Amino acid sequence: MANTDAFTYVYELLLDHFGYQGWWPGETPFEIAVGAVLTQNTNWQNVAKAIDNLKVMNWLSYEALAVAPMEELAEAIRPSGYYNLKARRLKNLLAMISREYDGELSFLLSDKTESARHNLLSVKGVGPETADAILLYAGNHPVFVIDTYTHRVFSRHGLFPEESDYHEMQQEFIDRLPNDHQLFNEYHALIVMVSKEYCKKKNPLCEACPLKGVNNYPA
DNA sequence: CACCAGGCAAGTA
DNA sequence: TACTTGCATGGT
Repeated sequence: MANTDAFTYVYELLLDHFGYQGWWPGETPFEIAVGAVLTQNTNWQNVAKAIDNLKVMNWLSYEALAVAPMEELAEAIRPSGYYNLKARRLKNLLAMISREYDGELSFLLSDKTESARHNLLSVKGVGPETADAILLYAGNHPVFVIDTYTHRVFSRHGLFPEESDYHEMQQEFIDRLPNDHQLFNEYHALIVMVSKEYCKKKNPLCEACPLKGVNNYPA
């Protein structure tokens, strides 16, 4: 392990501790993209209820969601919170896919990463984290998803300056890790796990944290 | 009861 | 540029 970067070492520690997470396996890309919008600042349990409602309505396809009435869509996704806002955001996303990709999500996801990301960010309601989550989890693009958890865990362990912004943190992961979408996929999920279990905002359990003392790596 | 969750945009100074 | 606020349900 002598030649291993600290970021790779952190990944191995987390994988050893939590095991493989395998986020979003077996779902359609469309469902993943919808989930990425619905999960904004919201617990995944609430999102799962909203997704279930969309499945019952048979709205989890571009064609179906595009013609779903805004008010009924909002009602269906109500458990995910911000439901009026998120209904509009989903429609905004569909409008971009219609305009730029002939209504085919697969065309967006097979576009060059930079172009697809640019178009995603042009949607009102899709910011950097949502765009990157869609690219990574729906499209298997090798982009690293940053969130408030990533910032909290890595700054607390002295691996990022506190004032680092989204792009700076993302660039650091890209520079220091192999360019592998499966690694980025699993790594982000593991960061969410350690944050929820050991690195909470109010009540951190630092003594039991699998990353305790990792800032001294390689020592 | 308070606080938080797999953010983002718009408004203010 | 750098804060602040609105959006909202559901679990702990």
